[in-house]
Amino acid sequence: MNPLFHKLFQQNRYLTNQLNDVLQPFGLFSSQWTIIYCLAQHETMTLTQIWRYINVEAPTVTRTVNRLEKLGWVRRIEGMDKREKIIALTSKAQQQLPRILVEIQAFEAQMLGSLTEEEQRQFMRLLQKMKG
Amino acid sequence: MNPLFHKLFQQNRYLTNQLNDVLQPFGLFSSQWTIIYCLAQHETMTLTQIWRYINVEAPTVTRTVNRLEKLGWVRRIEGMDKREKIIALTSKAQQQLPRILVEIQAFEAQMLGSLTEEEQRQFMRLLQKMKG
DNA sequence: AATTATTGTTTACCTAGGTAAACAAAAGGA
DNA sequence: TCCTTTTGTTTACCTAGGTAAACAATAATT
Repeated sequence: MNPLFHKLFQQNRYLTNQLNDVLQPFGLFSSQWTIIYCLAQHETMTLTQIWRYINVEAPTVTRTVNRLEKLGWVRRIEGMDKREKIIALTSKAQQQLPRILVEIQAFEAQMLGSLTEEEQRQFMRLLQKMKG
Repeated sequence: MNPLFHKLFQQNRYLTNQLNDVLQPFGLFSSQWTIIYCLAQHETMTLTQIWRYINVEAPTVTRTVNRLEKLGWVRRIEGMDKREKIIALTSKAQQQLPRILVEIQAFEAQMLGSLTEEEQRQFMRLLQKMKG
């Protein structure tokens, strides 16, 4: 196994674990946060819009949204097309949001701290040049 | 959320899905393959050696090794220290191994095809420079 | 208008990561 | 020696990814 892939997989596990630690005080997990952040940027989204955007299959998103709804971060709204469920943040979510963003930005800075701006651009460029 | 992290998570999902597709004809999943490859390089390993090496918690490895044992890829051997279980590949696994390796190498070449050798080294260097 | 195809969502079930805690065997100390 | 601590593994349960298939509502076709 190419060490590049091995390292990429390991780094992925490390980052999600660290992210989970950062989010634990808020009672959130990394994938839940991904959806909340997504909604914060787009106001409201249907389930299909969410899973297409974050590139995760629909059933996975359904499950995570269910959890977020149960935890009071998100609510479902009926659309004109009665098949689709529109998802929106609750006021609780909007209140907590700024606090979480501060922690996330600190986390990201810590993870990338030793990389220069130029290196971060390079990193992104290489990730995009890879097949996928 | 920093687009670098977003892209890294997405790429990770993409790669594991593609890897699963490549391994499907052999009846294997990516994480099972990781352990088989690990054993192919080290002859035999204890469970602790495996999970320390691939940086995954012990219970996860226990479960995957159980599946591999049930599928006939791996067997458990009692060590002198009766706490530890030594894991080894079966002859079936050793027979299949070369065939799988061919497919894996083709897969890796395809994923990294558009990156030069120098870019791959850069990529590795940046991954290692990141915190983790 | 009735039938068929498509779309959006969900359910059921698989693998894979994590933590907490139980357990047995070995090692260490009083 | 007996008790305590450590080590290796496993069990139970959580979140998160996937596929296949069901389902309801809409769109398209005839």
